[in-house]
Amino acid sequence: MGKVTLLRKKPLPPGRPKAFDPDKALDAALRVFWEKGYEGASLAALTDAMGINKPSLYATFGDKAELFRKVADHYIRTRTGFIAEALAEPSAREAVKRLLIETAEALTNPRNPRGCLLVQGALACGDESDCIKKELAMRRETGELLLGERLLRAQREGELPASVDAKALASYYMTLMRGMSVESSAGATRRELQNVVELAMNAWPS
Amino acid sequence: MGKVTLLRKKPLPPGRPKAFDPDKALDAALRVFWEKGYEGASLAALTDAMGINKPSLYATFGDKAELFRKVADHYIRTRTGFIAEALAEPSAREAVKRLLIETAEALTNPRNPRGCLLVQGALACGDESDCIKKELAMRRETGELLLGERLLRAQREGELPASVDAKALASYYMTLMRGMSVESSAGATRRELQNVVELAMNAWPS
DNA sequence: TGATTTTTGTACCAATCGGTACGGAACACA
DNA sequence: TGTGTTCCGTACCGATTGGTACAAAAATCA
Repeated sequence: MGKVTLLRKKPLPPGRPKAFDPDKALDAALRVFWEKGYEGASLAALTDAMGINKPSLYATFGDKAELFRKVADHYIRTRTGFIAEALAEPSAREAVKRLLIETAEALTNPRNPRGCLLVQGALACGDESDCIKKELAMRRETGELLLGERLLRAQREGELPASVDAKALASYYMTLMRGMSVESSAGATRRELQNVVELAMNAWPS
Repeated sequence: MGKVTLLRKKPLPPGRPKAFDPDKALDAALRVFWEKGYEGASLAALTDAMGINKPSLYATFGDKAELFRKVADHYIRTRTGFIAEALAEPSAREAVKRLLIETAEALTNPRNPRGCLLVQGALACGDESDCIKKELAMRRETGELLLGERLLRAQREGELPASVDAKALASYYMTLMRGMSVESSAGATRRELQNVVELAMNAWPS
């Protein structure tokens, strides 16, 4: 009879165990980058919020740029789920309206920093942060592609006239969402953003 | 007969004359802040672009924050004149359309950095730059007030129905302009911004 | 218990940050 | 030719930046 190796969920590697939860630390780092942007977030502020010291940070997450990338992944994974949910609405018009409304809610969620990490994380920065800036632009574009696909589908299904430019319509709503992010970062209230959403929906092709 | 003192345009103060043109230097500083934002612009990059050294900078413009304020004034004075011009159109609808179109042009002017200084100058930053962030938000708001006044006038003149919320409409278009600024900063073409403008005008109250 | 492996805290690194002291250079005026 | 005044260039300041070396600590395994 061979020895039976129990499958343990966590094989518990040898060596001293971590004294912190990497996921909690990542979320703490997210808040700092969210509030201060990539350049404005110093390692001191990060380690302070994460409750760890620099060697632990580097061993677990890599350097500042790698940490930011992991934070951006974490942000998309945990804070932007409402986008795909909204786009799953049966009607494209309702999908877009719900997308905008929930964006207004997310941008003014009192439990989170103001604005959108993907917009204000690195909009203008020094040369050495240029790669982060480009990365955020690419990540923002995937959202626009998602919306564009949804509108093309609406066109195939006949909800949207074939005469409208679906890509341009997606670009329009995404541009508005980024403007809402700027407003929110400057302190706009949920009510103000909701008013903007209502007016923006008037541009929906009839 | 008393001695006649000639009124000279420039009294030529005593002491060694400046070896640079403060206005040219201010414009060079503007480009740096415009591209890199307030925090991303180091004094080294600024003095390098301005062609002067730090003591001259401090003697002429004050510290970094004061320099940025003077740069913001310079920006508004020399780069945002089209706003008041557009709003002077006799028809409010034409005024807004022209405002958006010329914004798209200004944001993609190849002779200037991308985006809007008032948006990307300090959208998210470290604590010590928070006052700059608030200042930019206030400066942006004056533009919104200008547009709001123009729309209220249109309401008084009967061009805009009394039922619409003029402030909210101004907020909507300003939000869109800020979104356009973000897009432009990420490399959007003039054509793409023009498409957005066209769709945005569909939201004009009928 | 001892050997191995990994994490932790401290203390440090060179580079850069924003900002300034100071001596000499360049002008107007006498 | 002074003399007063302003500006320029260098060289420097303390603080902070992102990033690391190193040894003690804490766990597993034998």
